[in-house]
Amino acid sequence: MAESLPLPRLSESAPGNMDGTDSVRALARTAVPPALIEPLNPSQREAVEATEGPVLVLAGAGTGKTRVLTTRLACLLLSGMARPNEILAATFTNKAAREMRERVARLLGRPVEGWWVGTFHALAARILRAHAEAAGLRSDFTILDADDQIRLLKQLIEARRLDEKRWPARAMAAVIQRWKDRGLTPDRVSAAEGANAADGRALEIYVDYQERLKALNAADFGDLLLHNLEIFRTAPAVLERYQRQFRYLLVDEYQDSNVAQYLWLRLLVQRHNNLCCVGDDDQSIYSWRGAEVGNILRFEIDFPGAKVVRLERNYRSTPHILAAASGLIAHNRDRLGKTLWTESKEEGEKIRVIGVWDGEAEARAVCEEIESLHGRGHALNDIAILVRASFQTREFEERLVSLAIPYRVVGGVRFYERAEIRDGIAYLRLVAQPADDLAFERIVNVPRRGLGPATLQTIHLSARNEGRALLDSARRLVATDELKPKVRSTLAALIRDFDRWRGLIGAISHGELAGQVLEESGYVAMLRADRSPEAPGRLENLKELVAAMEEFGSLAAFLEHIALVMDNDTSDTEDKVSLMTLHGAKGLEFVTVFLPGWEEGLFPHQRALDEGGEAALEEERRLAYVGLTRARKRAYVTFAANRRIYNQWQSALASRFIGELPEDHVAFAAETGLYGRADGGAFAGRARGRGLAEEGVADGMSALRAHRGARMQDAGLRARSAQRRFGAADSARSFAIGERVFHPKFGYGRIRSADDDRLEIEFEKAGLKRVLAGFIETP
DNA sequence: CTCGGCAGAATTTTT
DNA sequence: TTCTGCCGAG
Repeated sequence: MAESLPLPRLSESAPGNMDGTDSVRALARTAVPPALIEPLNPSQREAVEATEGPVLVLAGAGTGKTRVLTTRLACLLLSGMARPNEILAATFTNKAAREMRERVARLLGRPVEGWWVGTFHALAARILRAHAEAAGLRSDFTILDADDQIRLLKQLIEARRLDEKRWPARAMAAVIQRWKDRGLTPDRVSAAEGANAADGRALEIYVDYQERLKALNAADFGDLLLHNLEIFRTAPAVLERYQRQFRYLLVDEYQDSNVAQYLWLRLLVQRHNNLCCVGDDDQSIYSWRGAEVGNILRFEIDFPGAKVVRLERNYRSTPHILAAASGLIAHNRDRLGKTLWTESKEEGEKIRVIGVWDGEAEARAVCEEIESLHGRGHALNDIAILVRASFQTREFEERLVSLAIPYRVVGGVRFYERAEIRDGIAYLRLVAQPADDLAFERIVNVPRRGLGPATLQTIHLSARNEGRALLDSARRLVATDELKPKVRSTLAALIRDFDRWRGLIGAISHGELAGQVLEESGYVAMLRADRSPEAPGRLENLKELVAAMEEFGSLAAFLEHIALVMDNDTSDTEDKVSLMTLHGAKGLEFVTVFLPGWEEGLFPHQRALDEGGEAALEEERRLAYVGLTRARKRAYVTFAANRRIYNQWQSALASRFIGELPEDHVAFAAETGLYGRADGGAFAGRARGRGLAEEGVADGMSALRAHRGARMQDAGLRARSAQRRFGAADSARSFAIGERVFHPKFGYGRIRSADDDRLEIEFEKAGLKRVLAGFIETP
């Protein structure tokens, strides 16, 4: 790739074509350096050159999507067609945004300043900060994360005297989030839907929640976009300003966009109508988070006159891998359809499907294969184990540790989600924003200082009466004798601390300030006194937090960053095996990929099977497709006959996806005696005495199919019970009151009441219990 | 107010 | 297994 090109001068005040006449543009296009365009294949080039009007780039896995995006951006800038601030490029992850920035900078030989490249949320936050008052907020509003949301919702649920068991805050949060994903403020939720969700309680809570957020001067992630939409609707002048400004819009991973994001784009693009969306419907794996594959499927209707460019030439995988993945995804009905091809002459290795006895054997087989590959010079960095669910990583970790193979777990708990980091940030938030009640609640008794629920209750009460923030209210309370002397003095001391810290803002660096706050608040002492094995790590994390802060110009800038951008990008360069979920692997590639746990119930996941029907199954299949297409040269698919999930052994059958892999591109092996005959050949030469038999492919596959047949009956049963669970909302019937049912743990019982999937059952032996419908079996 | 113990429930993915 | 919430003792 062209590292750096001789360029025309690039500056923010480059002579843009402000009035955008076509002659200027056509002229400008000739200024694009050929060195940039020439390495592209014809369709990539087409995608780069189609700058005007709506364009959908359907980019199959490994077809050079990012290259197209970055080249396109570079061309827009170099040709003078757009100044940096006229370009808006939206991504879903911070990583993708960073990568885009870096790669364009590399193409141009210099970083670009002033353009709008970032995640949807970061871009929306930027706009919202500038026009917060139009959304009823102040521009220094706080961005809540998932944790804050839940805690807030818990309070609201409690305030409404709803049973938290019955209406868990998490479930409420999910419903509300889905509404926000669809651009629905409470008043826009349809009556029918509002009445349906949690018996109408979700909508009530949603109303409360939005009110509370406004009072707290806070916005959650969904609000960032939602408020943007409200502003655009109610303040046309603001919208017009941005419509004029953004001459070219780009979107990465368009298949992951939700309705709110779609509406946002559609409003912004209206004037110049230059929208380029890049995506792959076959890699849409976030519908559970509100993503609408429909957005990409409908692009040509939404944006009339759209040009569609397909990138189908794959540069990543061997023909076997490509064919297997294509064969699998062909089982999906809802797709635009692409035919990936490669010029690679080398067939490569077939995908290896391996059946083992249990999860432990699976980890053993995979890790020993890794060891053997490594022994033959395979870099560990080029190897990944991609799991469906994060709990699966554990067995692999154990095995890798015992074989002394270095590994990294990608994803997992993010840095800023750790309790100690969130506590530290809460302190800082309260220092910077005294009215931040959520921060106050979080740390008022951390470390323990005797300010427990009762005290907090008192503060809450008076705060509500006086209509002020908790900290303010506490300040007033300590001046009275409403609190016990001991409590009063502790609280007074805490308030004095905060006043002092606040006075230090600007006087010392905020890194120093953070260090001082953590030290003087007793937080550090608390961790030092903690003898648990995690404590030292937590102290380390706090140190990292303080260090990270130093990089920011202001405390406010840091808090914004931590809310929106902070990710644990471990920039470690050591040679390690990557261990991550399939979702986390999207966009990455490895020479060798291990795909464990291809079992019915785990992958496809039972929950998807139960709750989402055919659409969810197709999403699981896309996930499998994403997994396979991460591999450049080698892919191993493994499944275990038995698996222990939270201490319970379950027998499992091979995933239907295995049966859907085209036979010509698959080599099958199973542990002796597991599936039919065994004659000694071994996977990786050994699996600790227990031979793994290389089966004839046809034999292996038919064995699997036979298993699948048996499985389907079972699946039929499950499907029926799944239908009943969601009877109220969907087409099928719900559980009848008084119906006799069976629960694996409590035995037989009669249903006393039911809502959604929560049942109250009078069990014959165990008495009255609340259980999830998913656990109920048909007697 | 704090802590320890116990029971019950449930596990995907993330800005 | 791991988390949460609840209860009772100190």
